[in-house]
Amino acid sequence: MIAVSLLEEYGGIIKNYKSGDFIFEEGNRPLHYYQIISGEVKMNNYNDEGKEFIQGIFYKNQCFGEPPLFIDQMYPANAVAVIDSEIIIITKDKFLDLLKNNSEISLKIIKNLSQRLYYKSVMAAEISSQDPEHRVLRLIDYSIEQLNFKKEEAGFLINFTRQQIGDLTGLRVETVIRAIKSLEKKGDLKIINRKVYR
Amino acid sequence: MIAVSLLEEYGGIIKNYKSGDFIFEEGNRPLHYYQIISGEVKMNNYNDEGKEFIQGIFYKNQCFGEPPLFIDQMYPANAVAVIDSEIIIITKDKFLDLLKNNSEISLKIIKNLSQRLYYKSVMAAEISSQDPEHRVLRLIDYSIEQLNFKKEEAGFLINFTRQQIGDLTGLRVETVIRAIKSLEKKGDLKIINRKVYR
DNA sequence: TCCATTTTATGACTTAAATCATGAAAAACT
DNA sequence: AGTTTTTCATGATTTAAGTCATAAAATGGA
Repeated sequence: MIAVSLLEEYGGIIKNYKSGDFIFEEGNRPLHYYQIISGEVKMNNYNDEGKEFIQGIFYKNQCFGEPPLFIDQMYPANAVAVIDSEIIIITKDKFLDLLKNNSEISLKIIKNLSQRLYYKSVMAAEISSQDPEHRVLRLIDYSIEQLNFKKEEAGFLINFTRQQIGDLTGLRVETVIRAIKSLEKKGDLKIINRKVYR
Repeated sequence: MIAVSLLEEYGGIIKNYKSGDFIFEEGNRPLHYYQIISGEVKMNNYNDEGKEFIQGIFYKNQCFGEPPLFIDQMYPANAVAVIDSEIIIITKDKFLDLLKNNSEISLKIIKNLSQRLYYKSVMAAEISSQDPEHRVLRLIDYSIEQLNFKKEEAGFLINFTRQQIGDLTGLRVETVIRAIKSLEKKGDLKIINRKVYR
């Protein structure tokens, strides 16, 4: 998103997180801008019964957690490192200064937020009113479009576990497993030693 | 959002829509910026079985449908007038010019998108993994916070039909009716001749 | 290399919400 | 005012996804 050199000019510091570390937690007050240098971060919630819902998964060069920063609300979800990750962090004040002094960044932020809102809109409609197979397939197609899934001979390798797909679509693992099997039978995707291709 | 006078400087024209009229449809290419002068607009999808999902409801002074405009994607949902409405419209090009020449507007847009993303995040987690009563109550509380629901002696009047609540939460009308009844029994809200107060 | 954990898998069963049916009350047209 | 449509309401039934149990394969640490 924003050039690391520019972030460093505004006091950016790089922090290391181990797999599973929380970067911030639901209910915290937003005080920083976060951008991934390397690694992978998920934003998630846990409901009353402890079931996880993954809001999104973020990769290299992506930022996360800005919306609450702009509207002065508490974080609606946790941010957790999925693998060991390096994250560059600047304070809210410096970030707003940076925006003010670099008007072309605003458009970048707008586009980024728009992209995420688009994803949420598509998935909201899916989650609320489509059958499991439809939901899984939509998530897969959207992820191919937006994430850096590798194209191999068999198709795009879907780099999610069944559990992650469940947590992203609000389905249980078993249901995801059954949906994927059924989608394979219909020829909508391939399973080659447990990995899913589309 | 944006001053009407400023929109008019950039060629804004006011269009009238009757209740039920489509302003744009899912799959259309985004070519304009829309802002409500008066009336009420919903954005919705229909799934394969014809069930409606309401992405959001927008009121006076609010804009809608910008995300796809910024990222050059087709509209992911329809926009429909819920009651007779006046909408001011400017072309995409003029809108981008306006943004370029009025940098303070960018921050407004960012805040607006952030607010909507925040709503989507909260509701996504709710819809995917909470029981109906929880979902209904969350929608109601969020709507009180964000929309202009009137405070009366009995509490805030929830200005939604049961059907609308269902379409916003992905539940069926009957389920919403039962959830609301149950919530009333628990004392979480009041029903006074069919109207819901919180 | 070995052991613990995670991931994928499948069958049996349970359950909560959807569906279906029906009707009264209220709202919106004509 | 009268008629149509929408909204709210409730009971009975169905069903799809969740839950539970169990296990093999793969992965990841120690």
